[in-house]
Amino acid sequence: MDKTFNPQNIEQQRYQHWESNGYFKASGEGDPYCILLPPPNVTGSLHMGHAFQHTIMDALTRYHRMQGDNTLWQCGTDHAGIATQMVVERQLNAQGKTRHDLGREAFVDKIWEWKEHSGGTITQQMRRLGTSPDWEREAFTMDDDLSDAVREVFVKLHEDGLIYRGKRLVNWDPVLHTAVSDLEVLNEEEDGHMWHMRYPLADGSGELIVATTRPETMLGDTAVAVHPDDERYQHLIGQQIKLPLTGRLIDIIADDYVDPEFGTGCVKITPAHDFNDYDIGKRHNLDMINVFTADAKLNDSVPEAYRGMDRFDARKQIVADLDAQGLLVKVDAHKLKVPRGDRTGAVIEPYLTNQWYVAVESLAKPAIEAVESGEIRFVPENWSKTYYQWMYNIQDWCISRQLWWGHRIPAWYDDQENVYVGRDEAEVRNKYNLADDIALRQDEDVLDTWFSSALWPFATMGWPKQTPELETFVPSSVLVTGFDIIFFWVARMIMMTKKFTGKIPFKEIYITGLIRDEQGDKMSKSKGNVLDPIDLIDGIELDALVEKRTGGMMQPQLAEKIAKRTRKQFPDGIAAYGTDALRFTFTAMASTSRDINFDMNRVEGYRNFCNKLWNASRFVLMNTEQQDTGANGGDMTLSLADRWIWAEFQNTLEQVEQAINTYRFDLAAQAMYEFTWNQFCDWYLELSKPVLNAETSTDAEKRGTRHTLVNVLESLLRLMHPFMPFITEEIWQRVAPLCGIDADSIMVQSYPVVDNQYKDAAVRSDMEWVKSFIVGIRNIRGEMDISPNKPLSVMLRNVSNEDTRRLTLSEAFLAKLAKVEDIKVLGSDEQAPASATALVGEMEILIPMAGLIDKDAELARIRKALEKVEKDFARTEGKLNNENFVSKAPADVIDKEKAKLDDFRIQMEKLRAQQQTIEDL
RNA sequence: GGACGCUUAGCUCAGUUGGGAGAGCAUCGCCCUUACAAGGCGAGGGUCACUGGUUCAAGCCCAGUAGCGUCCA
Repeated sequence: MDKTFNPQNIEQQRYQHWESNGYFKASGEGDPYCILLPPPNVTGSLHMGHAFQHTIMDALTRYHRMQGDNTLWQCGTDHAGIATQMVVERQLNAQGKTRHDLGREAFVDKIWEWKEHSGGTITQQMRRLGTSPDWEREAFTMDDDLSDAVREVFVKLHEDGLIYRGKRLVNWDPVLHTAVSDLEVLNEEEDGHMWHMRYPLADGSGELIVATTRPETMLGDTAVAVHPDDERYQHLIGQQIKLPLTGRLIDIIADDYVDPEFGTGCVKITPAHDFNDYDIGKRHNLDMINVFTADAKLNDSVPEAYRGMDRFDARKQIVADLDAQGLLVKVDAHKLKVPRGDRTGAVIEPYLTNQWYVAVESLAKPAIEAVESGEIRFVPENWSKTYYQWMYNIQDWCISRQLWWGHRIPAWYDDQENVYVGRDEAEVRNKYNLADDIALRQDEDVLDTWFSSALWPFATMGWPKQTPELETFVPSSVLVTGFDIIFFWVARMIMMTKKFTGKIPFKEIYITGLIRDEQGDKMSKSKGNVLDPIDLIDGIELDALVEKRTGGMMQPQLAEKIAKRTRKQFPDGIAAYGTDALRFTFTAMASTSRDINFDMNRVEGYRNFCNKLWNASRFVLMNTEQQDTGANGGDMTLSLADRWIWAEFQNTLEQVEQAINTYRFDLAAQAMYEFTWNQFCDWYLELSKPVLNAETSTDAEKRGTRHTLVNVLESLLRLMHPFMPFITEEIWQRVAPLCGIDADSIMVQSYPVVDNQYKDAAVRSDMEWVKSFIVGIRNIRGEMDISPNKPLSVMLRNVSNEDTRRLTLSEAFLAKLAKVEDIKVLGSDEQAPASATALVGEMEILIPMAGLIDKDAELARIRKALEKVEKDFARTEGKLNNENFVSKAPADVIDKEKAKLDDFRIQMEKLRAQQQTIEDL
């Protein structure tokens, strides 16, 4: 074995071995356990959030697989309508073409072509992470079978009256020429203006002043509204305004929506271009005048002067024209929320179009009940509130998109615009009795990508066919995802799965935190703080990293800032930490917190942990390979240390099991780390040395220790495998044969379980005694500058029978680990020389000072210890002197305090006596 | 405006039903001891944001305040 752990040498080939041997497939035996991968965007590449969540999903999958469950991790990608269309369209643009040059069919072919070549990025990256989904079942939302499911669901919902077509105001992306959902619109505060405009009354008797952030929409105004109780305007209600620039007459109406306190208390109403105005328009039966084209240019319903103008140019022109006519009162700086499309960044336009909708109310009800009844459980529980808040206020879902890439809506129109819904044209003709000579054309639009994603839990299992998978893996066990898609996806899966299978899609929803940078900022390209998980695995040179972070950046000054920051933070680039270190980092950071600040220092720390495990294994192998490890029988005598490490391991198992079952992976990681480093390496390996190296050890003793070394390590590897798959496999391959195990891979071994015969509280407290003996001496060495190599003679005072028993068990350990060459037990009447002391319970360890120990240093050491004990004593004494405490606290707490007080008293007495002795020198 | 969350060591974070403040990293001292210097041994470091309340006892429960953050409108 190499002297240091080199992950890059082992990972890829181990992975190929697992995959080619079919170890990722469900076994078909045992209790079903299923995780659905939230399908990543097919255009996507693996980011830190994926890496984090995939680590957790894989840990759960491997854990359950090793527990013997019938474990399936269902993976796949979604077709990401807008994103994918944009990627391919951009490629065409680079060649000076547009999708319209190709036509719909050829363009869609192009996308499929792109998907074949470039669509697999993320799945390849998932393999680098060591994830173990069943790749043979990999699904894609545009696959034939999933598309069948989509059509089936659409038709059924339509038949149930839950899908309808309507002309509504939608969020329109004028760059993409499509509707987008509320969830795809980001509302960020931006600096803008508030224009105050004069609207003259039609009869010339006066005017009203209205304020707006969007003056260009005034061309579509169809009313001015005031509050019904606003005394200033009572007399004007029912009168008319002569709308400037157009000369149209519009009504002055009264509506509660108007806030009389805001501005002048008069609001211009543009029903076709504002969501609130739309509602008012409906209430008052106002005309809806659409003034924009699909590009957000002004259309033919406006005065000729403005036709064809871009909306922002029109704004300038209209403001100028109003000003020229003396109708502009003032312009104030104003902060406002501007809606922008999350893909294009374009300002989203409320736009009146025909779209398809899902009526969600009746679907939402059972979906809410599923969570309320506890059938589906959020972890952490609190996220259910977010879910409810959304579900109680849920709006009908606009599912049509004006794109070419996606599931085409299974609806056909005749020349009279009558609409017919069916699985295909033939079915439609049949179903609606349409003669062959009636021309039908299919709806041009496609469905929202989330519509197909919502079917993921059952469509990937073969629905609408009745398959065994549908029976076995619906509901799945747990969904691991981020809170950002509770609305987008989680809620919709619950609704659809309930509707079409009658079952819930998953029993638990584990909501992970969001990965941020070390300062708590969201990782984003524009901030230049993005980390690529693959770079943490393989490492990356500084220049390449800078290039990656600044490449393709539009603003050069921003790029410069990012480059500077990157060079400062990573002067030597990023080291290759390996997959296991990265995965363990994610595991250790998976607490209940909803923001996770990713700290590179921790990756390094866990890389070191891998190295520690590696070297500990080297030690074990050096002492066991080609030696008798008891794998084929033979007498074994277990030392105190051997029995202790087994007992300690049981304790660790319990902690890890408890932690995994409650989704506290951070605690699981901590327990594994603590055991491996602080118990197994720091103590047990050292304690094994005296047994293995002493000539006086019997064969049975050596065999017992070798057996323990190799078997504890083997169990530990299995314990950690779900979290660190590669290093554990690599080491296990060499360790397993020494345990008499003949098997191909650790990943199909059983997960370790607690064995009560190894639990031994007495042994654990014996070892605590040994440890505190050793630490006491090391402490004196450290503070007195006595070399760890210098053998010491020690004396013991106040030795109980229990101490004597433990002493005989541990003499060899003490000799080796504390470098004690001689131990003398003092009788009660024996005089001790001036010594430095340490306490082990009530027993005193004395190290004679002659030639070794500095009087002042020892006094300082005693004073420090004394101060601490005195403080503890005072606090405890105070409690016990408090009558309220003694009368009201439970008896066991009082007893504990009393025992503590005694303990502190004894320590104080001993330290004071020792202090006196040394002062008297 | 509504909802939720956070504030514990220099940094990143744990802290289970209330009962002796913890880890990793960083820092300081000693050590290349035959698994590991990506290491070993030892040490220092906290007004648990603030105020008040409940309680024999509060980092933990309750109320309020401040600061930061996220989502929804």
